[in-house]
Amino acid sequence: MEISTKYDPQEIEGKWYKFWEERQFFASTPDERTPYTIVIPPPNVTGVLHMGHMLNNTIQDVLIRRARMLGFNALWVPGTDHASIATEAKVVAMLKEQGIDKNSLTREQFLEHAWEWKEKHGGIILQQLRKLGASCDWNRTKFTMDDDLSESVTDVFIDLYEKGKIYRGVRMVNWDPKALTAVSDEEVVYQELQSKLYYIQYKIEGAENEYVTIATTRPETILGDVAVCMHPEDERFKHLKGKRCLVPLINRSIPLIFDEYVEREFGTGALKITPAHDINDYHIGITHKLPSINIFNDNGTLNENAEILIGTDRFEARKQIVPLLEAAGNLVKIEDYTNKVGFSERTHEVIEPKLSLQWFCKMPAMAKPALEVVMEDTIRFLPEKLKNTYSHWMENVKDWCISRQLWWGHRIPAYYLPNGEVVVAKTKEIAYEKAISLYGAQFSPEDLKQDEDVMDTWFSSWLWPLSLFDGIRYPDNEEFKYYYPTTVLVTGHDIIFFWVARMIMAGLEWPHEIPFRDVYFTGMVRDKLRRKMSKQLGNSPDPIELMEKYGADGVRVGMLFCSPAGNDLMFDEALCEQGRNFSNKIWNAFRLVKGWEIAAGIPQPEHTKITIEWFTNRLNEVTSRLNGDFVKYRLSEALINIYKLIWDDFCSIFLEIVKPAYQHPIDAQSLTEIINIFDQLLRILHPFMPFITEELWQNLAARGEKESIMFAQMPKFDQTSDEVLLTSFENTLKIVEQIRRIRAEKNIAQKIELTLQIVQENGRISPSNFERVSGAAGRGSLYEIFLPIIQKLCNLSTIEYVSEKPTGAISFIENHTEYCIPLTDTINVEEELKKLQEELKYTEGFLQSVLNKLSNEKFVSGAPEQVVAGERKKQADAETKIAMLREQMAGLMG
RNA sequence: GGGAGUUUAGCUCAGCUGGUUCAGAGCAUCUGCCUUACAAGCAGAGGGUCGGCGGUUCGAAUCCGUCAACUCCCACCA
Repeated sequence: MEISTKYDPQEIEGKWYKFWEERQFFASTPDERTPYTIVIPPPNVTGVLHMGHMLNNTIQDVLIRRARMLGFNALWVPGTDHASIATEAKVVAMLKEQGIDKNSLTREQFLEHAWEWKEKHGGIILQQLRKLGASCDWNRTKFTMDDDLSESVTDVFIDLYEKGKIYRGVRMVNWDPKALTAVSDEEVVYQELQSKLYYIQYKIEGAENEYVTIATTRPETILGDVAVCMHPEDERFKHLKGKRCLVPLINRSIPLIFDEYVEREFGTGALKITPAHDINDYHIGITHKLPSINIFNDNGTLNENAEILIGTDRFEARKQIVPLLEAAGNLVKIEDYTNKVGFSERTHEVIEPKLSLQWFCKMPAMAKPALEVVMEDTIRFLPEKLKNTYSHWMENVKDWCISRQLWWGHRIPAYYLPNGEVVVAKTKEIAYEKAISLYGAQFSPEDLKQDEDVMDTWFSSWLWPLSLFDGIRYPDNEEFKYYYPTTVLVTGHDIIFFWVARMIMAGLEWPHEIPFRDVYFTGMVRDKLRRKMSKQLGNSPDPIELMEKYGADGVRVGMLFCSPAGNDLMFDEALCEQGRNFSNKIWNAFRLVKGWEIAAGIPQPEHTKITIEWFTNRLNEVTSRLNGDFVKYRLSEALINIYKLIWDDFCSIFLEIVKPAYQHPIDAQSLTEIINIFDQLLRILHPFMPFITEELWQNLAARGEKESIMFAQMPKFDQTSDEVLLTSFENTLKIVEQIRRIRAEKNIAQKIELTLQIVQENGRISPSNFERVSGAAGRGSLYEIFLPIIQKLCNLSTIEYVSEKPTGAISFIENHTEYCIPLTDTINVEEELKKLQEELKYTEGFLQSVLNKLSNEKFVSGAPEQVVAGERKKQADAETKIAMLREQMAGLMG
């Protein structure tokens, strides 16, 4: 043989991917078959592949490849997301490196740079997906800012505006002072921080030495205070009703107010009110008709309203104001305190609550039907527990802030008129016409100013399954009607609100149809120590390097070995190694089979025939179980089952039995059948390990130029398995194990041939477990067929029947039959007796527990007949075994 | 503060409608093997009161209650 004993994936993987892609094997067009559609969760256009993508896309590829082989018209649509904030931040950083300040550019100039960047770096991730083996229809690659998709976004905005579901208003929003934009509630992540609680006293106006003390974590915001608030029933403060106090350092007079919102137990029981910089204060401010003083600029520095420390950054101001307060005699004390602070998901900047004019999308009405389809399982969530999370969010959903103060994204199609009115329209021309019809021809087109803001990235992502097939602009188009609703969405559970919930709403809002039937949520990829994979920790392996080291097949297997649906997975590189080893195992099985020479005229041995029959049944059994695993998306289980079938059943048992003796030929029929089985195994494995299976499948038989395992039919599993054959075979293997155990215990080398003796007395031969219900081989003869298998697997010279157990032999009982191995060395009688004694003790104990059960009247009358019968059989078996053990012991003592 | 989930072998996890797949798998560990496809391998072995306690039942890893530990999501008491 010239084929290497090691499988080298590098060249082979590249070769086959090229083969598939060049021949357009991933492409799909509507036809008469049932579609199976997946749309990729579009990665950020400037992103690079990380472990999360690996997991996610491996799963999608497994599903889509399997569907293709099951005869569906399988389509997996790839694409990328423009990722407004992330990309804009990257472009700004890139420009900064070149010495260009974003503020020195016009919007158009900036966008030119951004597009240039996108063209250069965008799509790297799509190339990386190819390395993984992703069978996406690349002809259909979409980008959320493609013209057609952008138009869909605009259309949807206008539609919602006209339906009154989008409005513009001043609200308290989450402001990112670094990105200089508002972000949605979902884009804020809270983190616990060790901070300080500052106790500060405010002088009561018109009183000598009388103060009210408040506690705050943000002393710099006192400059924006408009009131101090206490609980109306708090005895400590009742005397202060109607009075006013002075804001420290700037001595602004503010009222003392009373509201039940205040927790009396917390801090001092007095709360400072800063409506411009705290959401709760904002609401109290509205209730009590208080003014709002905004002391921050957009970038987080203090403005003139603060009166002091103008131009200082908010965190610097916090440091500086403490000594000032102390000097002024307002600082009472400082305590350590743990609180949660909101950070921007993208820039990791501390979020500043800020009042601002933004566009919002009304959510509660849209959420209602979207909740129903999930709760009623019209859309199936896996794992199901996420339905709870989903319903909780949907029932408490708030309006969605959709405007972003950025340039990279879909610009809001709103135009402002000089008279302060706004028109929403697709183009400036249409907007102008609308303006004229509404307000008369009092302006020129130039007077219309388009809104400077763009939309939240998710406002385009939520249309992804619709806009990909152009279902927004042309809902009657053939493709949309064929592929939508998609079959399954595979995504991380972290974007259930950002994306999944909103896609469901969008589907129900426009085509009035769910966007997908199943949602498979993956967990987060963590390291062995359960830590999230992150750049900072440096605990995330580079997927490309992994694939170079273990092969894409190996890494795919490694990912899936540890991915229980919906649970986080602890990634361990050792699993990729296991995957690689598996590749090698299959490779070597192939080398073995490929090396056999056929000799004409030799008949197929009986034991080979029965072994092939057995394996065919095993294959059938496993294939049928696989189907169940896939229905439940238990990919990890499915893979492990295939792994065991190939490694244990096929390699360790099947091939070992059927392989001809060294340098001996094989009969033609057996080889054909073995190759056929190999072929079937490659098929069920292909979705998981596409490359090696294609390589071997192509080499297993002559294939045409256009043939690929990608389109080979999955083995069918409709026929029922021959249970008797399966158990008979299992019983045979138990005898094999016993002999091997004796060999290991006695340290007998594998090359030394042994003799097996079967004690034939009282009709104990050909036990009932070897019976067959049907088939040519009848009672007894089947048992005979199995003997050569035992002989081969155990390296036995002969198998013979004896009427009674000879002395000087090790024996064991299997299925009511006693087997002996005569040994040349004298056996240690004491040791054997001890072992038998232990087994006897165990069996007697077991028998006792069975008898206890059977003597329980309630059990016998209460339990189903089958269970009772089972117990009776256990009793009989145990009794027989005890009798035999006693005989053995008597023989030994002899 | 509200909610959800998890707890089974050293590790990661299966275990579906209570009972012959009931105590499992893979990895790791230990022992012996360079046996003729594969040492990235082969053969064999050890290892668990199924988190604690209580209940239902003839029978509980499985159902119920309770306690404990851990994880996640939502809310944000300054």
